[in-house]
Amino acid sequence: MNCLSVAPIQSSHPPASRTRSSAPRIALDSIDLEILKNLQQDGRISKSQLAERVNLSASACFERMRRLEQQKLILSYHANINVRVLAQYEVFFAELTLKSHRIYDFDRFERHVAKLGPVAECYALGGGIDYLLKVITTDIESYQEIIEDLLVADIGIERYCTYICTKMVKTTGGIPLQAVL
Amino acid sequence: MNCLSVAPIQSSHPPASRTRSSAPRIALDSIDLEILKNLQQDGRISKSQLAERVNLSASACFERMRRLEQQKLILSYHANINVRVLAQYEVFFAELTLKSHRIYDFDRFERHVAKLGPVAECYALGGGIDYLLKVITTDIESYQEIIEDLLVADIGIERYCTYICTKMVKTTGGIPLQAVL
DNA sequence: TGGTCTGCCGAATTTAGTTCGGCCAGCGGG
DNA sequence: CCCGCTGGCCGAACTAAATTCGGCAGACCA
Repeated sequence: MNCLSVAPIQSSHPPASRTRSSAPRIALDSIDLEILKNLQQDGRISKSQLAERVNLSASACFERMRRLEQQKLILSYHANINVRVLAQYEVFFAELTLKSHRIYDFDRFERHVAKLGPVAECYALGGGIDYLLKVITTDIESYQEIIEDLLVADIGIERYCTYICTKMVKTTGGIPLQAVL
Repeated sequence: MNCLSVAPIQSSHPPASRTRSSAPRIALDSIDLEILKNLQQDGRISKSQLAERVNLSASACFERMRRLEQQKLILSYHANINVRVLAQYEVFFAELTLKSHRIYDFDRFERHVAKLGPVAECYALGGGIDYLLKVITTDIESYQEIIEDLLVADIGIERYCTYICTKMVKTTGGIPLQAVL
């Protein structure tokens, strides 16, 4: 039973293109791409070092970097913190299905979960389930509380299914540039 | 059918504690925590600005930051790139089950998928399925190729199930500190 | 009390960030 | 063909940040 579920995307889902159409493709030269790749790898590299790596003067590199930030090609910078050393936490995945599929039902649900701190990620899916949530809490009890809060919040959840993460085999921050360019 | 699946973690799974025990908890004072939170939010803030925010002199802040990096509490820094503007891509989630659950089977599978560039994330799960993969490719065809490569690679996959992401409702980089401290 | 240790401050120095003027190549119009 | 415009680059000059260093103050212990 290999259910490659590409087809049955509920038509009432906010289409993916809505999110995407707001961002028309931009053409960059190879130096800009190199800058982006370097900053994705090392977000705190100095501008002068970066200039060396892409074979540019510091000032030229400075201008390009500022342009990339202004054009919102670089959205933000983040430190990757070793949280495991600081605190106990558990990662859960919850698959959810809604009772009905009007655009209002999706919006209500999405606005609700987006506000929840422990909900680290939320994806609308095609193929049998409506949403996948990644929830991070200190322990199972806190997770259960969040689920119960969701169920009593009257945001149209029909059913859910939880998987607990027992090992993070691979994690990368964001989209691997080399895989999509 | 609300299947909160906490219990049946296969005993042959690498126990989560194995990954965690190598990282004994470290106690930090409130200033260190403030530094970490600020750097998680803005990974490229200048050390002098950071010093202001946490009410420290630049040199004291400098020493703390260097210590946090040396202690591997700060693992890395990354720029968040607006990839949607650069390239077309699709996000897929694949749930996989292995044919048999010896430690060797898990290791072989994990080593294989960890090497694949389009596999952005991989989690071992408890509760009916063995692994959840997040795969990012340019289109459905590329995804299908990756799946087929996995199936012919003879790494013990019994079955899989794909969900395509139609909307990224919420994404955060990493673990939300305020949710687990 | 005296010694040691830790973490902080602030001055001094080194390095990086930023601005600016000028150069050069490419382009389009007279 | 020549002219002027433009965009992007370089490098010098300046400003700001990073880093080093000496010394001070409080905590701790003998």
